[in-house]
Amino acid sequence: MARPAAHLTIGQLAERSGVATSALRFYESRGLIASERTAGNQRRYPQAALRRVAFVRSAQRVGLTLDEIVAALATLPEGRAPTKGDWSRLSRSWRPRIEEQIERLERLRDKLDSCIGCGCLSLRTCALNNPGDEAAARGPGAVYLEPGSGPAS
Amino acid sequence: MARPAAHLTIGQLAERSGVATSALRFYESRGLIASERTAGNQRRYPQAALRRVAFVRSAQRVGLTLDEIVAALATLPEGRAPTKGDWSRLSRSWRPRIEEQIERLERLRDKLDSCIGCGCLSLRTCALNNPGDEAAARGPGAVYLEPGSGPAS
DNA sequence: CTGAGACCTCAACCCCACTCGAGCTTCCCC
DNA sequence: GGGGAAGCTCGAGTGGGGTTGAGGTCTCAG
Repeated sequence: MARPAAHLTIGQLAERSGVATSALRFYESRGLIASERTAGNQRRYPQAALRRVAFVRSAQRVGLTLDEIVAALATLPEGRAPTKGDWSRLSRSWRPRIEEQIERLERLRDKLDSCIGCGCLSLRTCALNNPGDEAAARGPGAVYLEPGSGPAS
Repeated sequence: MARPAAHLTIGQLAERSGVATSALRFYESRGLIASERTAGNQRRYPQAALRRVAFVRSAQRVGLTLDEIVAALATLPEGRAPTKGDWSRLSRSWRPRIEEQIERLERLRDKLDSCIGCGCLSLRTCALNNPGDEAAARGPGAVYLEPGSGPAS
């Protein structure tokens, strides 16, 4: 608690969070994270930024857009540093969303058998094409689940 | 069988497939669907196009990019009209992919409890941030999972 | 035969989440 | 105090998947 929030440079934050500096600047421009500046105009981040960045990445994995994440972060208490409980509350709210995604995929998987197998594929009444939930599915658009490119091995 | 492939206008195809005419032209430019032209240069689609469009949309829901879908379609027999079996074969190949996505989401869901709850969120060793499966998660990039928010009923 | 509505092309634009590069400044270790 | 790495801003570019609009043509019911 006495620890006076050691400040990280953007490079350090990038290394520790695994997020490129360009992305961090981008996040800052979008209001996802904040920094202070040195006399020479360089960014300095508090340790807490690390957690914030981690939250952002996790939220993206759930499929939230940056705008949605900004909105979620806006519900954090202003004055004090967020507690584990705060973070936990936010991320718990993702659960239904994740489960919904899972259910959707399960339905899709099951329909692949029943629909494509049965030949109804071309009918607009087919649940596969015409997901039913589509109308309700307003939303952010792309869900980036592992943007890809991890050949890594 | 005698039915001589009634030709659909692009508007009819759009209406019956639920895909905008602009998207259909776009698909055609990408080689996903094909059309014949009238003397006046308007597109006319065979009934089979309906099934093809349906396939494309379904494939997108699974997370394939248009390029991947083109590649998949290229494995269809050239001379004859694809049979149910052909479509079925293609779509069956999506199953592992769908199941992988489901597993990923399940892991994410479970980690939300264990990781965010435990406060390790900010550590790069945390499985939530540092997905671990990232390498395995090669893929198309964006996975369009019903953009979200489906109260539906 | 006429005219409204559907269709044509092509280029430009949209969104999302970043990345890259140029040109310049600051930091900090030796 | 010198120099090289790291940081700065700003604008442009990327890729995926389309949409929009201008300007013109075709189709087909009446």
